[in-house]
Amino acid sequence: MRRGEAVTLRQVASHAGVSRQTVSNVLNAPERVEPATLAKVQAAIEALGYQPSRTARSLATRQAGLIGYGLARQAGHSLFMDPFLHAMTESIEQTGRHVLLFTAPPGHLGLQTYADLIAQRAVDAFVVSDTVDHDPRHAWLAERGVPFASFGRAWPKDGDQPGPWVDVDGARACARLAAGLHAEGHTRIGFVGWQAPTSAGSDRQRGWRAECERLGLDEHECVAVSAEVDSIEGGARAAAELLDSAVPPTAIVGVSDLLAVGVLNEVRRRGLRAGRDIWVTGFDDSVLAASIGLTSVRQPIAELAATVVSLLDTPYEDRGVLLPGELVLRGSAPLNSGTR
Amino acid sequence: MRRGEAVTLRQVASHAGVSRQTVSNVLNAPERVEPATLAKVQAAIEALGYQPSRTARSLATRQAGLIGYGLARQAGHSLFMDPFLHAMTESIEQTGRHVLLFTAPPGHLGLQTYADLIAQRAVDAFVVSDTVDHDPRHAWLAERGVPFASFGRAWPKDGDQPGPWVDVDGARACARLAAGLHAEGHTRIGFVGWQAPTSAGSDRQRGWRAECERLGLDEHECVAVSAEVDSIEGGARAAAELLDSAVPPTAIVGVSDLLAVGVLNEVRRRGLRAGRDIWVTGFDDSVLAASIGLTSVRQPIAELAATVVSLLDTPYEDRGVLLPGELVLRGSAPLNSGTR
DNA sequence: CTGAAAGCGCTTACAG
DNA sequence: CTGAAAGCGCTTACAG
Repeated sequence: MRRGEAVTLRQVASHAGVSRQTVSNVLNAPERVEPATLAKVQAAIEALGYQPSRTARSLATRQAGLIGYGLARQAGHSLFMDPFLHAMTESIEQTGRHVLLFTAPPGHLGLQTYADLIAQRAVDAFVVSDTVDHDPRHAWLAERGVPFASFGRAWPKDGDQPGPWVDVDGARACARLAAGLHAEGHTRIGFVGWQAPTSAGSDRQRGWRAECERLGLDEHECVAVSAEVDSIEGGARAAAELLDSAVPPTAIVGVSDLLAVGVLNEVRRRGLRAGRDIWVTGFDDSVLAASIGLTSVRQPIAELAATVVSLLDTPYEDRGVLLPGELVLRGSAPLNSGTR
Repeated sequence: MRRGEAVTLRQVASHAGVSRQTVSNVLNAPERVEPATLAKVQAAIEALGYQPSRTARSLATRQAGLIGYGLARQAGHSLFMDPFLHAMTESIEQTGRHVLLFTAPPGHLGLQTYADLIAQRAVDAFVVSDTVDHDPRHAWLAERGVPFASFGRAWPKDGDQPGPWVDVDGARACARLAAGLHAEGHTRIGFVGWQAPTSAGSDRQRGWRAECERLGLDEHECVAVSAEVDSIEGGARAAAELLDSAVPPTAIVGVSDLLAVGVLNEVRRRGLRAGRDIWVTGFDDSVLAASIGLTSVRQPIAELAATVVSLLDTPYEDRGVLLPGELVLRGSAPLNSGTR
């Protein structure tokens, strides 16, 4: 099996003393070949270590056996996206296909690359993620009849989400956080968000905002600040801004664990105690949250990945799956475990 | 360009009024086609939005146009591996190819998957990373004549590193850290490592150890502890073990930023000041290090990625490139900037 | 410089 | 149930 010595179907056929079609049949329709022939051919396949050529098969079946996935430019999500990518790759492998990776040029969502990949018939479908508000990719793909499934919604302006998607209900999770904090007596609940217009970020912020309104909290006492940089330091500066205001919050909901760790640092730097003086929550339940005692929201990564992949093979229709996030309570915000 | 309506070379040929070979020539050997014909065909290509089918081309050229990359199971590296994957994907794209992702089953390095991918001729080569001590993949691939390049060395028992590789000189970086700490008066320099036998981890530890010996430091005062878990919490526990010993270190070199952040936490928890009472260093210069003031070692990610990709196209020989890590000094260990 | 031929390694109806 | 034929969409020598 040295390079260039690949075994072909033809060799298997002559080794087994049958025609090439018969070999192809034992591979693709074994039920229609006689047991004796089947065994004979399988023995030959085994003996030669034969595996069909992916490209030859692809050319004949018009299936690339590859799912395109675009890596987002931003480094911010990586704490979460990395495990997701791993889980998604596994799910796709289970369907006998593989992931083809590509990147988007800076500042773009990479529509041109999607177009090229389709024109070259290099992939059968796409998994799109790292969606932004009014993300144009979904409509673009849907219009062209290109199969895809999205992790994350595009929140298109006209209200219709094109194509199948799966998402975590970030709005609901943040609303639960706000409600839980309120139940513990907090009425001044701040929010530290991302500056970038990610759909996950605005979804989460929307949920926090809606719940504060529902609870009748003063909107001047429940303000949101965006971190200019998606880093611990950025979170710290945003927290400082919040804490320096005339009516500083007693609880801060962070849009991500990274930012929340920054909030935690700033809280400590001021001699305040997290979970006592100021309650802090994050999002993603990353390794950061677990190891620093940060209350966070766990996204069901494996289920998310499995769902997005299964959606790929779903008859093409607009279909969405909204999965709940799970509150993981820790010392930074020791909510009542009965929090709805 | 709806699905199924892909433009073929044949259509371009008839549109331009030439034969199919001529179209193929303008694509692959434009210099041997007359300017007028060239322009005519290019106009047709443009008009139809034609791009050659990847699979058809692959079948004819025996080049998949895909580089295989196996995602490591461990979540620990993700802070660093994610940016690397991004950079590598970009470098590969610049050569007109793409990355095919796969995963290794738990507890395995995925040799079977490498074998399958080769047998199916699904990839042209592999980039292997997340190497472990005595990693068997390099020799396995080299024996079969499969092109590959490795980010990280395998440290085979017989001393010969099979195949081309690029690596960061973690040993040297940690030796410089130890030397720099010693120059500042530290004689008790501890080390917090990974439990997993990653080649990067042992390389770094080896460098720290060698330098301590070279400096004539007491080996009972320079001890290494492995964190059972690759998390902040794991780093904190390892630090506690070190600090509770009879001769606690005054400086701790962490094998990664994540672990070092744990060390930092434990130091603070004990009322000690990092960079004053206890000096702490990390590795990777991740977003964590930058935002928490941790002295760390920056790996030249883009160069690493570009090099590993260029090695793929190098004539097959045993060739290694060792890149230096860059010390990034911050408050947790304010070394003299002249540190060699 | 351009075109007819063969071939890459499979699969898919379609006859026997 | 098995085999001959055509075809997937390109590229690569090779004649004209």
